[in-house]
Amino acid sequence: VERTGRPLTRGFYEGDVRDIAPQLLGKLLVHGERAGRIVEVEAYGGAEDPASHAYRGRTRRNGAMFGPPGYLYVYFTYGMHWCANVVCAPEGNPQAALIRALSPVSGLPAMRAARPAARNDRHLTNGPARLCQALGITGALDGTDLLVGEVRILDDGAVPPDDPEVSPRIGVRQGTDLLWRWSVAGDEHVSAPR
DNA sequence: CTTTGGATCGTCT
DNA sequence: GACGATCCAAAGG
Repeated sequence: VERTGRPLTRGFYEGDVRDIAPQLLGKLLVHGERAGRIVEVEAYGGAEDPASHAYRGRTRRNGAMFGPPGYLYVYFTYGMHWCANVVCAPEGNPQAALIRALSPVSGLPAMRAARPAARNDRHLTNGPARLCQALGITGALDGTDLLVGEVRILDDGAVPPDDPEVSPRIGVRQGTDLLWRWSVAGDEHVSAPR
């Protein structure tokens, strides 16, 4: 299976997460032979965002958010789930884009093996914790470089949608007025709110 | 199909 | 000691 594409430049990640997040739609998230196309993302960060893990300052967990852009921020939640973010903005400015859903591209057998609970392939990567389980992304990869690390984001020339669906973020209790979620309209792999 | 409760533990107060 | 940037199975319509 083909996994062509080049890593995005460091500069791509240096801007504001609200500009970068929708540009991540269509890019490939790759871990070994497993890869998926990003179809849903959310933006977190900034002093104005009470939903961000960085809202109350730097802690042991959110350290990667305060680091340089283009790195992974992987966090553990609900006692059992991992979720993956792309660190954005210059170092010291804690911003990150949560990858919420992928359209599987390669390594499907490995994904199915990693997610026995998935009833079908549509349930393989349609959620932030599900896609991490499918691709084998855990806290061991927190803080790794997306340009040269084990997990990468590649640009294979796919163009982000001109008119992504825009909506409030899922699962947050604060900042529900902010429309910081972007998804590929009509894609069956986009996650569904509770 | 939708709704609901439970799992489970690292992190921060 | 409380609470998650969630997911799953079971139960009900």
